Amino acid sequence: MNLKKIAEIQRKLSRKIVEKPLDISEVKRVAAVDVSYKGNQARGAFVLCSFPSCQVLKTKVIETEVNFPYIPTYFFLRETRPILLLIKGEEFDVLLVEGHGKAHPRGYGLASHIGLLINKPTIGVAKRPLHGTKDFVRVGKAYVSVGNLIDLDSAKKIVEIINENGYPKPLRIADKLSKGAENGRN
DNA sequence: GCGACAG
DNA sequence: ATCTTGTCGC
Repeated sequence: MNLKKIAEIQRKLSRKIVEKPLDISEVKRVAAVDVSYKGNQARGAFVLCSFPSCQVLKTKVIETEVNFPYIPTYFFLRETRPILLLIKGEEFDVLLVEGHGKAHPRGYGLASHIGLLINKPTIGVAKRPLHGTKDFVRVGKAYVSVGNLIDLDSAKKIVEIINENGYPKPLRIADKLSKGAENGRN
């Protein structure tokens, strides 16, 4: 599988993304996922929070192997599987994904892909922007973009509400857990 | 002299 | 992301 074909697939799938306002008042549970690595060993963390109160309702950690390397703008090839395994059977109204959504050279980042696969609202949240991208909004230190079934304004509002010290609280906790912490406070 | 763009 | 040294930038 060469990257040229993958790029074309991304452009094609990006047209299937549904960008529309999300009624915030209907959002009760927000989930977040993050994955860290030790070579090809991936450790993923899932965090479920109430909304808008943002209290942790559940956390989960899984481990699995990844087969694809990290390549900028093709990140979804590496992290899609760990995330799907992580959210399998879980319930939530919106999912925050560590990585970009529409803020991507071909308008199709990891958050877009996950959102399309699970057909649920997703928001891309990253620490740094991809070169030349503009479809994001800054909330604290985070670069927020549309994943699927949401628009940028709705995504911005949600992230602002669960923001904590410049980054979404659920994602911060997921990040710690994926890196081996016994709980979200370490 | 080494310095790429999500993670 | 992870590792790791120096601390800063073309």
